[in-house]
Amino acid sequence: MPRPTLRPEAAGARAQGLHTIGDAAEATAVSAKMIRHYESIRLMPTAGRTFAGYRLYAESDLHRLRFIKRARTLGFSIKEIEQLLSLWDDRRRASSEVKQLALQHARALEQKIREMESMRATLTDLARRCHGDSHPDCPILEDLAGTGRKATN
Amino acid sequence: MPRPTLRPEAAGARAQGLHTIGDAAEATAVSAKMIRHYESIRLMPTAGRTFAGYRLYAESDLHRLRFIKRARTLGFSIKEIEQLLSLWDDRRRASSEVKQLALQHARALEQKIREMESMRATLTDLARRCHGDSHPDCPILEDLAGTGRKATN
DNA sequence: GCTTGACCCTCCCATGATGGGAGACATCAT
DNA sequence: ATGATGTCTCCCATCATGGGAGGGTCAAGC
Repeated sequence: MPRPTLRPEAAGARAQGLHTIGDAAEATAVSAKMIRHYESIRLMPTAGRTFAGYRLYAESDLHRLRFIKRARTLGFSIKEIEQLLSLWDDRRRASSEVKQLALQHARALEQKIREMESMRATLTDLARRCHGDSHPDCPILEDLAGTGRKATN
Repeated sequence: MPRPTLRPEAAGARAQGLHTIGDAAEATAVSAKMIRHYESIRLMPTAGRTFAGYRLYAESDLHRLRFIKRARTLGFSIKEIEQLLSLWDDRRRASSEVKQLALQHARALEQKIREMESMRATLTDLARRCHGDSHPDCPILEDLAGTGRKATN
């Protein structure tokens, strides 16, 4: 259910322990821009408003924002966070689904790490073999152009 | 200088050793879509055309596309590739600039790898401590919600 | 010749997460 | 009352890539 419009001014709202979007942003390290965005994609519930149309946030909203922030920091996508939040909202659910999501994401990270590690190894190998002086010969360009010995990756 | 329109039909063009965009895509593993895109952002020169407007590619164009492809595979951004290509086009230039670019990119990769490795470690640690059965308790959700012991990351 | 299927063309839209900025209104402190 | 913030909505940009619509072109088979 959409929440009712609350007290007319921000001052009154704050007296009720509610926060404006700026306060919420500071308290959760999620930018006001992103808070609005999360509401627009329904990751956050429709925020209550003052008479003037300012969004208002309660502590539970801040919790949710911190949850999202932490999950983003761990690299979860918005879609994955939607799932995590729904599991969080319904604590009766088994933890196996959460574990599944976490391990799946960890495996995805591992995969990306391996790819990037391979790139890094190739690059440092090529750079090591590149004089880096005024010589025009450069194994790096030769590799990119397909005309030189391949890097050891 | 923009290249002149060449022979009227694709058949004639092929007889001159030229390739249509589909051929070029297959030969370089760069999609036709991306080849057009690279032309639009001037990473590739304006392609010659048949009378009917079909783009035509010579071997040197395929070389350039393969160079781009390889550099993308190594994770270079388009802007970095622009620089690499200009260094490649002007072989008289010192190789130190190329080496600089490569090492700089390798460092950026290292940084990202470290970040992702940290995420992965946190996740596997949390998952290890999560029963993953029908219990509702879940260290993963507790971490995200900020209500549990922190993961060892 | 005519049809058919495989090309190719341009133009627009979408992704995912985030930021920037304009123009207008609200609130707050002086 | 006035000026400095704060907030509102709406639009645009990023980066690399793909999808698709609507329409023209080419080659092969009949």
